[in-house]
Amino acid sequence: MRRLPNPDDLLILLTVARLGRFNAVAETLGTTHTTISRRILALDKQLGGRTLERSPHGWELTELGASAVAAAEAIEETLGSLAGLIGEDQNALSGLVRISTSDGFGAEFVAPALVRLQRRHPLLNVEMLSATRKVSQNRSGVDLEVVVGRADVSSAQTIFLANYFLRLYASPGYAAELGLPETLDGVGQHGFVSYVESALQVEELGHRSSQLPMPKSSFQATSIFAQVEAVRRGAGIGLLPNFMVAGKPDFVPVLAHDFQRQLPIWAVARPESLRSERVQAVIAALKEEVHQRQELLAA
Amino acid sequence: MRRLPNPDDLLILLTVARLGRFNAVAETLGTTHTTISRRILALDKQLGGRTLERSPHGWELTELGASAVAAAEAIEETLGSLAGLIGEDQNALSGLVRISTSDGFGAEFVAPALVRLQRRHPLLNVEMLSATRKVSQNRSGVDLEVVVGRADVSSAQTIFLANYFLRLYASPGYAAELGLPETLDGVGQHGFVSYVESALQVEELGHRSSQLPMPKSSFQATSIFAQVEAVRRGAGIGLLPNFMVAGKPDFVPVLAHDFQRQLPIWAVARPESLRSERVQAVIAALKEEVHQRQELLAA
DNA sequence: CGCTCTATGTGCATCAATGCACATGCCGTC
DNA sequence: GACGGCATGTGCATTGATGCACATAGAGCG
Repeated sequence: MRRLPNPDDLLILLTVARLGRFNAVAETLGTTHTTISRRILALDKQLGGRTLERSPHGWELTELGASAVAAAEAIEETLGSLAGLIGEDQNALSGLVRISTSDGFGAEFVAPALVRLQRRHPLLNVEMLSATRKVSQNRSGVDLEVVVGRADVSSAQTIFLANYFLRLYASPGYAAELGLPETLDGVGQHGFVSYVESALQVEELGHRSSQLPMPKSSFQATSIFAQVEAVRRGAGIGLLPNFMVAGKPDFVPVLAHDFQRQLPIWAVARPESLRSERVQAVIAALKEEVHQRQELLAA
Repeated sequence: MRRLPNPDDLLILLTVARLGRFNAVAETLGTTHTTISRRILALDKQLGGRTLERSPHGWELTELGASAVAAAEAIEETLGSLAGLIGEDQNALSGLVRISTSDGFGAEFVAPALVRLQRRHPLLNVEMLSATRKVSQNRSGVDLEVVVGRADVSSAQTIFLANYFLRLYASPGYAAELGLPETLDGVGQHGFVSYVESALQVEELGHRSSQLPMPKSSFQATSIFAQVEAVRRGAGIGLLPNFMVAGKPDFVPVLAHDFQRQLPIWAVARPESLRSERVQAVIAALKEEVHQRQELLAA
């Protein structure tokens, strides 16, 4: 009946990897060390190699074992999500407000802030334009721009919202299979996921300005969501905004002490827009959203 | 020993969902219908509800069943990747392939397909351009376009990939607080989340062409991810692609029997692109991805 | 060095899962 | 209406997985 590795055995290996001893695993899972030992033996047979080897402080994973554990982690998360499946006014604003924002920050912070505002002011209509761009030097047709990086424009007011970080991330599966570099020079031996350089307005977001070595292969996308998905699926090391991946088990930091780039996010509005109560409310809502979720931005 | 749903039982449910009959499943998995029946019964107990119900053409998934199948698919893929890791192959593709695709379908289907391909062919470089647009009438600078809706262009070949559905969805919190409409006319009493009409190339994706009544308030975004997030956060009823929200607990269908719009997705390439082994491999990878995940597209 | 404790592995008994034979119900054809 | 085929469910026998008791090995302490 089994042509794929047994997922239960993989989950047991995962617990062994976490706890290091069969007895501890047996206790945690409510069974005996004998069963644990046998299940690991069975899994080694399915996979055609040893997943564990002895070390002074208990069992350690072989390379094959690490790949298996990565798969187990993914399965565990899937099961956890399925298990979790079984369990939210008065100064009425109205009219239309148009905001331009980058796609990742837009979906993660701007949309929730605007929804919260709109729910308090149901007559307020909202238009979000997603584009990862520099601040416009001319009239842009929007009431407010949310931009990354420097925001030098003389005819508008810039309001600091937050800093976030670009860091290097890979998936646990990728790390387990190909290993991770120990220096920044080693990054060149890996696939790299980033923005499409030729279509990028904010060059701080791209690979080229990072001064990292040329990668072995590249996966470039104009959408940060596609980049995140590519890293999750093991395309390689990606230069990603921390708030999109921090705390998620599908991503591990890479060379976290050696490379990171802090980028500011600004709200930029012209004086005439700032006279609008609507726009002021949006700015307040954005500030509130980043304030309430600053741990995510600093993660 | 089990506090999470049994992954083996989930994989059996997945096969039932695909084949529709216990006997067929038993034959495929090398066991008996009796065992299949019992395992489904056991799974229903673990999940606290029925996963399958009878229909004229075999078993059909309940809503709970659909969630379970989604989890099973993720597990199957994880296991498949692990199994594939243990036995490699080598018809090495290399060079750059550039694909244009819409942002939602791009992140959900195209990026995973391309990552899978790139992992088999590490020398293959990938560029994804996200834009929700009509097929280009001229040379677009990409090897392959993935487009929504009609794909009438005389100088290129169109390859059908899949159909998906635009449906109305709201968040459970929104539904509980404000109720949901009982007719399509009632939709006008609610907030509506959709694309920005003035910036939309494929008008079938927008509110205007839906002929639904003008909403009380609107939340429009150029990014489908921002739209999804806005609906999740309770902005109102959204016209969303089923594959982005089906089976997720943050979204409930609205007037599912009264409104839906089926849209085709095509891969479009010029003859000279089609002569490229790379592009052919990408097309095959895309077909495989949508084939393996057709339940999500039909959900 | 001897003793104790902990960790893992082996053999036999027990328990849970599965296979097999049969029963029941439904649908289609003659 | 009767018959045949197919799909699913029940009861008992068989098989495979797990528990229990014991054995062996290694590490740490006196």
